[in-house]
Amino acid sequence: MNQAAQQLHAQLIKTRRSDPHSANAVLKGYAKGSRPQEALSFFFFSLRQQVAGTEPDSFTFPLLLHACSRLRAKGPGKQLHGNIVKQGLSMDMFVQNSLIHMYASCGGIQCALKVFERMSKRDVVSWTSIIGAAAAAAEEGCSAVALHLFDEMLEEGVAPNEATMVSVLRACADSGTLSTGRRVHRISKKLKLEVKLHVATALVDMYAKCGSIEEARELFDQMPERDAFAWTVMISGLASHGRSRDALSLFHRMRELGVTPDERTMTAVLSACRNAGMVADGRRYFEEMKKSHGIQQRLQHYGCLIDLLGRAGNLEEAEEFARRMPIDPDRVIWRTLAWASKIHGDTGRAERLVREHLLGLGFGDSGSFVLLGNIYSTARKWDQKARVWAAMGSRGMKKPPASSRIEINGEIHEFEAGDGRHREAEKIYLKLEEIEERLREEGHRPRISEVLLDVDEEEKAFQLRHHSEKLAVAFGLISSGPGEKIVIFKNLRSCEDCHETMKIVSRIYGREIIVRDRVRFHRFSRGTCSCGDFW
DNA sequence: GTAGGGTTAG
Repeated sequence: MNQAAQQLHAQLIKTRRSDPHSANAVLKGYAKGSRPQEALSFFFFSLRQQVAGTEPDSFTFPLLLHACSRLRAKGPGKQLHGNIVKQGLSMDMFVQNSLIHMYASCGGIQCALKVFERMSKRDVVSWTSIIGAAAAAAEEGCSAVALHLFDEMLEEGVAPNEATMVSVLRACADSGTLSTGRRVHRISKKLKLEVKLHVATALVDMYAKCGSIEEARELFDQMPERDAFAWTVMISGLASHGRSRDALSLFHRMRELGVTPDERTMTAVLSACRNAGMVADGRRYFEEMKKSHGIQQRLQHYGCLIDLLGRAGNLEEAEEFARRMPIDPDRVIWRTLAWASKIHGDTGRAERLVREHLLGLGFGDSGSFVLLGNIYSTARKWDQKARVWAAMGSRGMKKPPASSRIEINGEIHEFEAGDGRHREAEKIYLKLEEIEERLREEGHRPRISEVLLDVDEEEKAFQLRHHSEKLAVAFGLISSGPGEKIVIFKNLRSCEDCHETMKIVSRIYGREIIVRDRVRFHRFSRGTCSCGDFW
């Protein structure tokens, strides 16, 4: 693609003449090839100054915008938007659809929405582009916007296609909206899209991320064709649910069938080892990936292995490994290492790692300050903790509040610690009292060391009782039938007391409870958790 | 001759 474009480009420069067709052919080669930046420089430089006889038309701009999307180049993208308006091409649907995608790729979901809202006519690509834009946006609540847009699309009678399904399913997966996910599954079946590779893969991912790993597996087993992507999705799904043995045996099955794993497959495999504390296996897969599969270890693989070593308590080895690795460790690696040090009670190491690598030069995100504060709390160094929080405050930073969500009959209910805003708050707190009573009977003592405040023991116990996932599980118990599965989504990670509480609740109420935290799933059943208390 | 989609260590 590049070579043909380069040849044609050279020819245009030589003759100093072109026509829209040739110029667009060059652009297409560059924009879709391996060097999209060439497309932009061709437009902004060559076309204007070296080659006469061509003005960009409505075929030119989508190609250029495509290049901007791939480069995440918002500046040139905006400039092109200006040119489009100037040339009166802003009513062309191809151009508008490309603009939506350009803004989406460059992180401007609001700009993308503005373009979309101004369109007088929208086809399936317009809808898919804006749904995809919302689904991919990092801002809070964007998944819900994507799902809402999907409903509007159906109301307008536009038939979704494969790409639409994939984007909607991503929004379901990210937000954990299982009911909509199931609905999209039904629509896919009706439109015979369920068996298409991309859609089937997205469905598997959706079920896994919505807590229903069995349904994910069932669908995966029924797929008529599977590529490395599909295998990787299933392997990482199993890994995130703590089913490491299943994940690894699936990886071996994949190899037996002759499917070549890629670097992402290996990330999933290492993450399976990490989640189960399988140090020896993790080391072996890490070594083998280069030798047996020719896959170069990258940052995420090093990160996985270091996390695995650290969490298993091999702190010195993990830190040494981080210092000696051939790629510069990033903040994530130092943070996981500091967290592992805190878990294993090595306060000195934890504190040093945060100060050396996360808070140096006056930089630092709120997460690093919160981590340092937690390290001091665990070590009961209240003065130091207060200083950290003050430093945070003076920089205008705040700890993001912990929240838990639960879906009941298609409606999402969200709770924060001590929340009294829910319409059934009274019943929820009554249920919570009942749970506490039964926990006491079971001999459970609140793990007050988890409350990281310098307050008396009674106040700590009070704080613990009202953590958001406890409110969510109480609500789940009163608003679902006996024996029904309870699925809770947390924005952060659980504390140990909540983890213990879930175990006991699963046993005494005879419920399966699934908690998705920031990074993985915990499945509580009959008093135990699938993570084996390793998290 | 132009536009949209599936995984990713915390």
